[in-house]
Amino acid sequence: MTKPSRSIMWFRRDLRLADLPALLAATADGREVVPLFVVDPAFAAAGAPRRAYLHDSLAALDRSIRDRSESRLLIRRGDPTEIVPRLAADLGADEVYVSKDFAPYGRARDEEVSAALRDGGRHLIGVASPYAVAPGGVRKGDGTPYRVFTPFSKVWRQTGIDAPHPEPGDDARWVPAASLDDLAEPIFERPDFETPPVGEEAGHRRWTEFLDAAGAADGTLRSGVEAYHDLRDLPALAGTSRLSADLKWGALHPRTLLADLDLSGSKDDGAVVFASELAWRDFYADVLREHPRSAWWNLDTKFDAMPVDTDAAAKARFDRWAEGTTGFGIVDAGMRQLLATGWMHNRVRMIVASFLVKDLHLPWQWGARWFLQHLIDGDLASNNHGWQWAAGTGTDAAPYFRVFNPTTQQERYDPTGEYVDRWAPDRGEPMLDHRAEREEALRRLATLKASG
DNA sequence: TTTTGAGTTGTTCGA
DNA sequence: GTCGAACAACTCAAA
Repeated sequence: MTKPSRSIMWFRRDLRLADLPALLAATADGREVVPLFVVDPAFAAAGAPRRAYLHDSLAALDRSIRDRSESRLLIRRGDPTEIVPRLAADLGADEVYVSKDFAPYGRARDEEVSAALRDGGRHLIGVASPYAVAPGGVRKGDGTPYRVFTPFSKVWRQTGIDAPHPEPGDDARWVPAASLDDLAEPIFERPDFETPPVGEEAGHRRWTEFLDAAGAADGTLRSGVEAYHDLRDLPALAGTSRLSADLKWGALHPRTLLADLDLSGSKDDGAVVFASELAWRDFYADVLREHPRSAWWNLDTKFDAMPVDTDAAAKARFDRWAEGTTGFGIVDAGMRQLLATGWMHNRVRMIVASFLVKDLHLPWQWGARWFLQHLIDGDLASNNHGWQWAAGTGTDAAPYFRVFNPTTQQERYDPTGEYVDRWAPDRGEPMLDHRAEREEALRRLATLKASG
Protein backbone atom coordinates (compact mmCIF):
# COMPACT_ATOMS: atom_id res chain seq x y z
CA MET A 1 0.00 0.00 0.00
CA THR A 2 1.36 3.39 -0.96
CA LYS A 3 1.51 6.21 1.51
CA PRO A 4 -2.01 7.53 2.11
CA SER A 5 -2.41 10.95 0.60
CA ARG A 6 -5.06 13.57 0.47
CA SER A 7 -7.22 14.73 -2.38
CA ILE A 8 -9.84 17.40 -2.91
CA MET A 9 -13.08 16.58 -4.68
CA TRP A 10 -14.02 19.94 -6.13
CA PHE A 11 -17.75 19.82 -6.88
CA ARG A 12 -19.03 22.25 -9.49
CA ARG A 13 -22.10 21.07 -11.31
CA ASP A 14 -22.08 17.42 -10.29
CA LEU A 15 -23.74 17.78 -6.92
CA ARG A 16 -24.21 14.12 -6.03
CA LEU A 17 -22.35 11.13 -4.63
CA ALA A 18 -23.66 8.30 -6.81
CA ASP A 19 -22.46 7.67 -10.34
CA LEU A 20 -19.68 10.25 -10.07
CA PRO A 21 -16.42 8.92 -11.52
CA ALA A 22 -14.39 11.90 -10.33
CA LEU A 23 -15.35 11.16 -6.73
CA LEU A 24 -14.45 7.49 -7.12
CA ALA A 25 -11.07 8.53 -8.46
CA ALA A 26 -10.59 11.04 -5.65
CA THR A 27 -11.20 8.35 -3.03
CA ALA A 28 -9.24 5.59 -4.78
CA ASP A 29 -6.00 4.13 -3.46
CA GLY A 30 -6.86 5.01 0.11
CA ARG A 31 -6.78 8.74 -0.46
CA GLU A 32 -8.46 10.88 2.15
CA VAL A 33 -10.87 13.19 0.39
CA VAL A 34 -11.95 16.74 1.13
CA PRO A 35 -15.34 17.56 -0.47
CA LEU A 36 -15.26 21.17 -1.61
CA PHE A 37 -17.59 23.63 -3.30
CA VAL A 38 -16.49 27.17 -4.14
CA VAL A 39 -19.22 29.78 -4.51
CA ASP A 40 -17.97 31.92 -7.36
CA PRO A 41 -18.73 35.66 -7.06
CA ALA A 42 -19.90 35.51 -10.68
CA PHE A 43 -22.89 33.60 -9.39
CA ALA A 44 -24.14 36.59 -7.41
CA ALA A 45 -25.74 37.93 -10.60
CA ALA A 46 -28.10 34.97 -10.77
CA GLY A 47 -31.76 35.48 -9.98
CA ALA A 48 -33.41 34.44 -6.72
CA PRO A 49 -34.78 31.09 -7.99
CA ARG A 50 -31.37 30.07 -9.21
CA ARG A 51 -29.58 31.09 -6.04
CA ALA A 52 -32.18 29.36 -3.89
CA TYR A 53 -31.85 26.23 -5.99
CA LEU A 54 -28.07 26.11 -5.69
CA HIS A 55 -28.29 26.88 -1.98
CA ASP A 56 -30.60 23.93 -1.41
CA SER A 57 -28.55 21.67 -3.67
CA LEU A 58 -25.47 22.39 -1.60
CA ALA A 59 -27.36 21.82 1.62
CA ALA A 60 -28.60 18.49 0.25
CA LEU A 61 -25.11 17.43 -0.79
CA ASP A 62 -23.77 18.37 2.63
CA ARG A 63 -26.48 16.24 4.27
CA SER A 64 -25.64 13.29 2.01
CA ILE A 65 -21.99 13.51 2.95
CA ARG A 66 -22.78 13.79 6.67
CA ASP A 67 -25.14 10.81 6.42
CA ARG A 68 -22.43 8.61 4.97
CA SER A 69 -19.33 9.81 6.76
CA GLU A 70 -17.93 11.90 9.57
CA SER A 71 -17.18 14.58 7.03
CA ARG A 72 -19.00 17.57 5.62
CA LEU A 73 -19.09 19.70 2.50
CA LEU A 74 -16.50 22.46 2.76
CA ILE A 75 -17.98 25.67 1.38
CA ARG A 76 -15.76 28.56 0.37
CA ARG A 77 -16.72 31.83 -1.28
CA GLY A 78 -14.53 33.69 -3.70
CA ASP A 79 -12.46 33.29 -6.83
CA PRO A 80 -11.76 29.58 -7.36
CA THR A 81 -8.48 30.31 -9.13
CA GLU A 82 -7.15 31.65 -5.84
CA ILE A 83 -9.06 29.53 -3.36
CA VAL A 84 -8.52 26.06 -4.80
CA PRO A 85 -4.72 26.20 -5.10
CA ARG A 86 -4.39 27.79 -1.67
CA LEU A 87 -6.66 25.22 -0.02
CA ALA A 88 -4.80 22.39 -1.70
CA ALA A 89 -1.57 23.72 -0.25
CA ASP A 90 -3.02 24.36 3.22
CA LEU A 91 -4.65 20.94 3.38
CA GLY A 92 -1.72 19.09 1.89
CA ALA A 93 -3.81 17.76 -0.99
CA ASP A 94 -1.66 16.70 -3.93
CA GLU A 95 -4.55 16.18 -6.29
CA VAL A 96 -7.76 18.03 -7.01
CA TYR A 97 -10.42 15.97 -8.81
CA VAL A 98 -13.19 17.45 -10.93
CA SER A 99 -15.72 16.51 -13.54
CA LYS A 100 -14.54 18.24 -16.69
CA ASP A 101 -16.19 21.52 -17.63
CA PHE A 102 -16.34 22.32 -21.35
CA ALA A 103 -17.95 25.76 -21.28
CA PRO A 104 -15.77 28.79 -22.06
CA TYR A 105 -15.64 30.25 -18.56
CA GLY A 106 -15.08 26.89 -16.90
CA ARG A 107 -12.31 25.94 -19.28
CA ALA A 108 -10.43 29.18 -18.71
CA ARG A 109 -10.92 28.87 -14.96
CA ASP A 110 -9.73 25.28 -14.89
CA GLU A 111 -6.65 26.05 -16.95
CA GLU A 112 -5.74 28.78 -14.51
CA VAL A 113 -6.33 26.53 -11.49
CA SER A 114 -4.37 23.76 -13.12
CA ALA A 115 -1.40 26.04 -13.77
CA ALA A 116 -1.43 27.38 -10.22
CA LEU A 117 -1.58 23.88 -8.79
CA ARG A 118 1.29 22.76 -10.99
CA ASP A 119 3.44 25.57 -9.62
CA GLY A 120 3.10 23.90 -6.24
CA GLY A 121 3.74 20.43 -7.61
CA ARG A 122 0.06 19.53 -7.48
CA HIS A 123 -2.45 18.49 -10.09
CA LEU A 124 -5.96 19.18 -11.32
CA ILE A 125 -7.37 15.89 -12.58
CA GLY A 126 -10.46 15.94 -14.77
CA VAL A 127 -12.45 12.73 -14.74
CA ALA A 128 -15.48 12.21 -16.98
CA SER A 129 -18.11 14.91 -17.47
CA PRO A 130 -21.75 15.76 -16.82
CA TYR A 131 -22.67 14.27 -20.21
CA ALA A 132 -23.54 10.78 -21.42
CA VAL A 133 -20.88 11.20 -24.09
CA ALA A 134 -18.32 13.84 -23.19
CA PRO A 135 -18.02 16.72 -25.67
CA GLY A 136 -15.59 15.69 -28.38
CA GLY A 137 -16.67 12.07 -28.13
CA VAL A 138 -18.93 12.01 -31.20
CA ARG A 139 -17.16 12.71 -34.45
CA LYS A 140 -17.69 12.25 -38.17
CA GLY A 141 -15.70 9.68 -40.08
CA ASP A 142 -13.07 12.28 -40.89
CA GLY A 143 -12.71 13.26 -37.23
CA THR A 144 -14.45 16.62 -37.49
CA PRO A 145 -17.41 17.62 -35.30
CA TYR A 146 -21.04 17.54 -36.37
CA ARG A 147 -23.03 20.70 -36.90
CA VAL A 148 -26.34 18.96 -37.55
CA PHE A 149 -28.20 17.12 -34.82
CA THR A 150 -29.67 14.15 -36.64
CA PRO A 151 -26.42 12.60 -37.88
CA PHE A 152 -24.84 13.45 -34.52
CA SER A 153 -27.59 11.59 -32.70
CA LYS A 154 -27.23 8.51 -34.87
CA VAL A 155 -23.59 8.19 -33.91
CA TRP A 156 -24.35 9.19 -30.30
CA ARG A 157 -26.83 6.31 -30.00
CA GLN A 158 -24.19 3.83 -31.09
CA THR A 159 -21.53 5.19 -28.78
CA GLY A 160 -20.88 2.96 -25.81
CA ILE A 161 -22.08 4.61 -22.63
CA ASP A 162 -20.82 3.41 -19.24
CA ALA A 163 -23.13 1.64 -16.88
CA PRO A 164 -23.83 3.79 -13.81
CA HIS A 165 -21.01 3.90 -11.29
CA PRO A 166 -21.61 3.17 -7.58
CA GLU A 167 -21.14 5.57 -4.72
CA PRO A 168 -17.82 5.40 -2.90
CA GLY A 169 -17.85 2.38 -0.62
CA ASP A 170 -17.62 2.17 3.16
CA ASP A 171 -13.87 1.98 2.86
CA ALA A 172 -13.68 5.48 1.41
CA ARG A 173 -11.82 7.87 3.69
CA TRP A 174 -13.33 11.31 4.19
CA VAL A 175 -11.59 14.13 6.03
CA PRO A 176 -13.36 14.56 9.38
CA ALA A 177 -15.67 17.52 9.59
CA ALA A 178 -13.89 18.76 12.71
CA SER A 179 -10.78 19.53 10.72
CA LEU A 180 -12.77 21.50 8.13
CA ASP A 181 -15.08 23.50 10.38
CA ASP A 182 -12.62 26.33 10.89
CA LEU A 183 -12.10 26.70 7.15
CA ALA A 184 -15.76 26.61 6.22
CA GLU A 185 -17.99 29.51 5.32
CA PRO A 186 -21.78 29.56 5.25
CA ILE A 187 -23.28 28.78 1.83
CA PHE A 188 -24.73 32.22 1.13
CA GLU A 189 -27.91 33.91 2.14
CA ARG A 190 -30.83 31.96 0.81
CA PRO A 191 -33.31 34.06 -1.15
CA ASP A 192 -36.89 33.65 -0.04
CA PHE A 193 -38.06 31.42 -2.84
CA GLU A 194 -39.84 28.10 -2.89
CA THR A 195 -37.93 25.44 -4.82
CA PRO A 196 -39.12 22.00 -5.78
CA PRO A 197 -37.52 19.20 -3.72
CA VAL A 198 -33.82 19.47 -4.47
CA GLY A 199 -30.87 17.12 -4.37
CA GLU A 200 -29.81 13.63 -5.28
CA GLU A 201 -32.55 11.75 -3.45
CA ALA A 202 -35.28 14.06 -4.69
CA GLY A 203 -33.98 13.68 -8.23
CA HIS A 204 -34.05 9.91 -8.04
CA ARG A 205 -37.58 10.07 -6.66
CA ARG A 206 -38.68 12.28 -9.56
CA TRP A 207 -37.10 9.89 -12.01
CA THR A 208 -38.72 6.86 -10.36
CA GLU A 209 -42.11 8.54 -10.50
CA PHE A 210 -41.59 9.28 -14.18
CA LEU A 211 -40.93 5.56 -14.73
CA ASP A 212 -43.80 4.46 -12.51
CA ALA A 213 -46.23 2.20 -14.34
CA ALA A 214 -49.23 4.49 -13.80
CA GLY A 215 -47.49 7.83 -13.57
CA ALA A 216 -48.72 9.41 -16.82
CA ALA A 217 -50.03 12.93 -16.33
CA ASP A 218 -53.25 12.29 -18.27
CA GLY A 219 -54.34 9.49 -15.94
CA THR A 220 -53.95 6.75 -18.54
CA LEU A 221 -52.35 3.53 -17.40
CA ARG A 222 -48.96 4.37 -18.73
CA SER A 223 -45.76 5.58 -17.20
CA GLY A 224 -44.63 9.15 -17.66
CA VAL A 225 -41.90 8.04 -20.00
CA GLU A 226 -44.34 5.93 -22.07
CA ALA A 227 -46.64 8.93 -22.39
CA TYR A 228 -43.78 11.36 -22.97
CA HIS A 229 -44.14 11.59 -26.73
CA ASP A 230 -47.89 12.21 -26.46
CA LEU A 231 -47.94 14.65 -23.56
CA ARG A 232 -44.69 16.55 -23.57
CA ASP A 233 -46.06 19.48 -25.57
CA LEU A 234 -49.02 20.18 -23.30
CA PRO A 235 -47.89 22.72 -20.70
CA ALA A 236 -51.01 22.33 -18.55
CA LEU A 237 -49.93 18.76 -17.76
CA ALA A 238 -46.85 17.41 -16.03
CA GLY A 239 -46.02 15.51 -19.20
CA THR A 240 -42.30 16.22 -19.17
CA SER A 241 -39.78 14.69 -16.79
CA ARG A 242 -39.07 17.97 -14.97
CA LEU A 243 -35.52 16.69 -14.47
CA SER A 244 -33.83 19.60 -16.20
CA ALA A 245 -32.55 21.20 -13.01
CA ASP A 246 -31.45 17.84 -11.63
CA LEU A 247 -29.40 17.36 -14.78
CA LYS A 248 -28.09 20.91 -14.78
CA TRP A 249 -26.74 20.71 -11.23
CA GLY A 250 -25.83 17.06 -11.46
CA ALA A 251 -28.16 15.59 -8.89
CA LEU A 252 -28.61 13.01 -11.63
CA HIS A 253 -26.29 11.97 -14.44
CA PRO A 254 -27.80 11.09 -17.85
CA ARG A 255 -25.94 7.78 -17.67
CA THR A 256 -28.13 6.85 -14.72
CA LEU A 257 -31.26 7.65 -16.71
CA LEU A 258 -30.21 5.91 -19.92
CA ALA A 259 -29.50 2.72 -18.02
CA ASP A 260 -33.16 2.55 -16.96
CA LEU A 261 -34.63 3.12 -20.42
CA ASP A 262 -35.69 0.49 -22.93
CA LEU A 263 -34.58 2.03 -26.21
CA SER A 264 -35.69 -0.81 -28.47
CA GLY A 265 -38.84 1.01 -29.58
CA SER A 266 -39.55 3.02 -32.72
CA LYS A 267 -38.65 6.68 -33.08
CA ASP A 268 -42.06 7.68 -31.70
CA ASP A 269 -41.61 5.64 -28.55
CA GLY A 270 -41.58 7.73 -25.39
CA ALA A 271 -38.30 6.35 -24.11
CA VAL A 272 -36.61 6.89 -27.47
CA VAL A 273 -37.86 10.47 -27.68
CA PHE A 274 -36.73 11.15 -24.13
CA ALA A 275 -33.27 9.73 -24.82
CA SER A 276 -33.12 11.96 -27.86
CA GLU A 277 -33.55 14.98 -25.58
CA LEU A 278 -30.51 13.81 -23.64
CA ALA A 279 -28.70 13.60 -26.98
CA TRP A 280 -29.63 17.25 -27.63
CA ARG A 281 -28.04 18.15 -24.33
CA ASP A 282 -24.81 16.43 -25.36
CA PHE A 283 -24.97 17.90 -28.85
CA TYR A 284 -25.19 21.49 -27.68
CA ALA A 285 -22.38 20.95 -25.19
CA ASP A 286 -20.29 19.62 -28.06
CA VAL A 287 -21.15 22.58 -30.27
CA LEU A 288 -20.15 24.99 -27.52
CA ARG A 289 -16.85 23.20 -27.02
CA GLU A 290 -16.10 23.55 -30.73
CA HIS A 291 -17.45 27.08 -31.03
CA PRO A 292 -17.04 28.91 -27.71
CA ARG A 293 -18.11 32.14 -29.36
CA SER A 294 -21.51 30.67 -30.13
CA ALA A 295 -22.49 31.22 -26.50
CA TRP A 296 -23.26 34.85 -27.28
CA TRP A 297 -22.58 35.33 -31.01
CA ASN A 298 -24.49 34.02 -33.98
CA LEU A 299 -23.18 30.60 -34.91
CA ASP A 300 -24.15 31.44 -38.47
CA THR A 301 -22.38 34.76 -38.91
CA LYS A 302 -24.47 35.59 -41.95
CA PHE A 303 -27.10 36.71 -39.45
CA ASP A 304 -24.79 39.38 -38.05
CA ALA A 305 -26.22 41.60 -40.80
CA MET A 306 -29.77 40.99 -39.65
CA PRO A 307 -31.39 44.18 -38.36
CA VAL A 308 -32.55 43.93 -34.74
CA ASP A 309 -33.99 46.66 -32.54
CA THR A 310 -32.05 47.87 -29.51
CA ASP A 311 -33.35 51.38 -28.89
CA ALA A 312 -35.41 52.65 -25.95
CA ALA A 313 -38.65 51.46 -27.52
CA ALA A 314 -37.13 48.02 -27.94
CA LYS A 315 -36.16 47.97 -24.28
CA ALA A 316 -39.73 48.85 -23.35
CA ARG A 317 -41.01 45.97 -25.46
CA PHE A 318 -38.52 43.67 -23.78
CA ASP A 319 -39.83 44.70 -20.36
CA ARG A 320 -43.36 43.77 -21.32
CA TRP A 321 -42.14 40.40 -22.57
CA ALA A 322 -40.10 39.78 -19.41
CA GLU A 323 -42.87 40.63 -16.98
CA GLY A 324 -45.53 38.81 -19.00
CA THR A 325 -47.79 41.67 -20.09
CA THR A 326 -47.74 41.26 -23.86
CA GLY A 327 -51.45 40.49 -24.01
CA PHE A 328 -50.76 37.13 -25.69
CA GLY A 329 -52.03 34.54 -23.23
CA ILE A 330 -49.53 31.76 -23.67
CA VAL A 331 -46.58 34.16 -23.84
CA ASP A 332 -47.62 35.92 -20.65
CA ALA A 333 -48.40 32.63 -18.90
CA GLY A 334 -44.95 31.29 -19.72
CA MET A 335 -43.10 34.39 -18.62
CA ARG A 336 -45.03 34.50 -15.35
CA GLN A 337 -44.48 30.81 -14.75
CA LEU A 338 -40.78 31.54 -15.13
CA LEU A 339 -40.82 34.38 -12.62
CA ALA A 340 -42.98 32.47 -10.15
CA THR A 341 -41.24 29.09 -10.28
CA GLY A 342 -37.87 29.49 -11.99
CA TRP A 343 -38.99 27.03 -14.64
CA MET A 344 -40.96 27.11 -17.88
CA HIS A 345 -42.44 24.30 -19.96
CA ASN A 346 -40.33 23.53 -23.02
CA ARG A 347 -43.08 24.12 -25.58
CA VAL A 348 -43.73 27.52 -24.05
CA ARG A 349 -40.02 28.36 -24.06
CA MET A 350 -40.09 28.01 -27.84
CA ILE A 351 -43.20 30.14 -28.13
CA VAL A 352 -41.91 33.02 -26.00
CA ALA A 353 -38.53 32.83 -27.72
CA SER A 354 -40.08 33.03 -31.15
CA PHE A 355 -42.18 35.95 -29.93
CA LEU A 356 -39.16 37.89 -28.70
CA VAL A 357 -37.21 37.33 -31.89
CA LYS A 358 -39.87 37.33 -34.61
CA ASP A 359 -42.62 39.55 -33.17
CA LEU A 360 -40.60 41.99 -31.09
CA HIS A 361 -37.49 41.98 -33.36
CA LEU A 362 -35.13 41.95 -30.38
CA PRO A 363 -31.71 40.29 -30.16
CA TRP A 364 -31.96 36.67 -29.04
CA GLN A 365 -29.18 37.40 -26.57
CA TRP A 366 -31.56 39.54 -24.50
CA GLY A 367 -33.90 36.61 -24.07
CA ALA A 368 -31.08 34.15 -23.45
CA ARG A 369 -29.66 36.35 -20.70
CA TRP A 370 -33.06 36.70 -19.03
CA PHE A 371 -33.59 32.94 -19.12
CA LEU A 372 -30.16 32.27 -17.63
CA GLN A 373 -30.83 34.70 -14.82
CA HIS A 374 -34.15 33.18 -13.89
CA LEU A 375 -34.22 29.50 -14.84
CA ILE A 376 -33.24 27.05 -12.14
CA ASP A 377 -32.06 24.75 -14.94
CA GLY A 378 -30.36 27.50 -16.96
CA ASP A 379 -27.39 26.05 -18.82
CA LEU A 380 -25.25 28.09 -21.18
CA ALA A 381 -24.96 25.49 -23.93
CA SER A 382 -28.56 24.26 -24.00
CA ASN A 383 -30.12 27.63 -23.30
CA ASN A 384 -28.19 29.77 -25.72
CA HIS A 385 -28.18 27.29 -28.56
CA GLY A 386 -31.89 26.78 -28.00
CA TRP A 387 -32.27 30.53 -28.44
CA GLN A 388 -30.17 30.39 -31.58
CA TRP A 389 -32.52 27.71 -32.85
CA ALA A 390 -35.47 30.01 -32.25
CA ALA A 391 -33.68 32.87 -33.96
CA GLY A 392 -32.60 30.68 -36.86
CA THR A 393 -28.96 31.64 -36.33
CA GLY A 394 -27.82 28.31 -34.95
CA THR A 395 -27.00 24.80 -36.03
CA ASP A 396 -30.11 23.91 -37.95
CA ALA A 397 -30.62 25.48 -41.32
CA ALA A 398 -33.87 26.98 -40.08
CA PRO A 399 -36.52 27.53 -42.69
CA TYR A 400 -36.81 31.29 -42.85
CA PHE A 401 -40.59 31.02 -42.67
CA ARG A 402 -40.68 29.27 -39.28
CA VAL A 403 -42.47 31.92 -37.24
CA PHE A 404 -44.61 30.69 -34.36
CA ASN A 405 -48.13 32.07 -34.25
CA PRO A 406 -48.78 32.54 -30.50
CA THR A 407 -52.53 32.24 -30.92
CA THR A 408 -52.36 29.07 -33.00
CA GLN A 409 -49.83 27.54 -30.62
CA GLN A 410 -52.10 28.31 -27.68
CA GLU A 411 -55.09 26.71 -29.39
CA ARG A 412 -53.10 23.66 -30.32
CA TYR A 413 -51.20 23.02 -27.10
CA ASP A 414 -53.45 24.54 -24.44
CA PRO A 415 -56.88 23.95 -25.99
CA THR A 416 -58.78 24.15 -22.71
CA GLY A 417 -56.92 27.28 -21.64
CA GLU A 418 -56.01 25.62 -18.36
CA TYR A 419 -52.35 26.63 -18.52
CA VAL A 420 -53.04 30.21 -19.53
CA ASP A 421 -55.72 30.62 -16.90
CA ARG A 422 -53.41 29.26 -14.25
CA TRP A 423 -50.58 31.71 -14.89
CA ALA A 424 -52.06 34.71 -16.70
CA PRO A 425 -55.76 34.99 -15.90
CA ASP A 426 -55.73 38.80 -16.08
CA ARG A 427 -54.10 39.43 -19.43
CA GLY A 428 -54.76 42.62 -21.32
CA GLU A 429 -54.96 43.56 -24.98
CA PRO A 430 -52.38 42.18 -27.42
CA MET A 431 -49.49 44.63 -27.70
CA LEU A 432 -49.07 44.02 -31.42
CA ASP A 433 -50.58 42.55 -34.56
CA HIS A 434 -48.90 39.20 -35.10
CA ARG A 435 -49.63 39.09 -38.82
CA ALA A 436 -47.93 42.45 -39.37
CA GLU A 437 -44.91 41.58 -37.21
CA ARG A 438 -44.53 38.21 -38.91
CA GLU A 439 -44.29 40.00 -42.22
CA GLU A 440 -41.80 42.44 -40.75
CA ALA A 441 -39.68 39.50 -39.56
CA LEU A 442 -39.77 37.94 -43.02
CA ARG A 443 -38.81 41.29 -44.56
CA ARG A 444 -35.81 41.57 -42.28
CA LEU A 445 -34.76 38.03 -43.12
CA ALA A 446 -35.07 38.83 -46.80
CA THR A 447 -32.51 41.61 -46.40
CA LEU A 448 -29.94 38.91 -45.67
CA LYS A 449 -30.62 37.33 -49.02
CA ALA A 450 -30.36 40.64 -50.82
CA SER A 451 -27.06 41.51 -49.15
CA GLY A 452 -25.72 38.05 -49.94
C1' DT B 1 -15.38 14.79 -56.97
C1' DT B 2 -20.04 14.84 -57.59
C1' DT B 3 -24.46 13.90 -56.43
C1' DT B 4 -28.24 13.29 -53.56
C1' DG B 5 -31.32 13.58 -49.78
C1' DA B 6 -32.23 15.75 -45.71
C1' DG B 7 -32.52 19.34 -42.25
C1' DT B 8 -36.67 19.06 -33.99
C1' DT B 9 -40.70 21.35 -32.64
C1' DG B 10 -44.36 26.09 -38.48
C1' DT B 11 -48.01 28.79 -41.00
C1' DT B 12 -50.92 30.08 -44.57
C1' DC B 13 -53.52 29.59 -48.55
C1' DG B 14 -56.43 27.56 -51.68
C1' DA B 15 -58.68 23.52 -53.41
C1' DG C 1 -63.05 20.91 -41.72
C1' DT C 2 -59.21 18.73 -44.07
C1' DC C 3 -55.35 18.28 -46.95
C1' DG C 4 -51.34 19.26 -49.69
C1' DA C 5 -48.45 22.63 -51.54
C1' DA C 6 -45.78 26.55 -51.09
C1' DC C 7 -42.83 29.28 -48.58
C1' DA C 8 -35.33 30.70 -50.24
C1' DA C 9 -31.59 29.16 -50.57
C1' DC C 10 -28.09 26.79 -48.39
C1' DT C 11 -25.28 23.61 -45.83
C1' DC C 12 -24.33 19.28 -44.18
C1' DA C 13 -23.22 14.41 -44.40
C1' DA C 14 -22.72 10.39 -46.68
C1' DA C 15 -22.87 7.53 -50.73
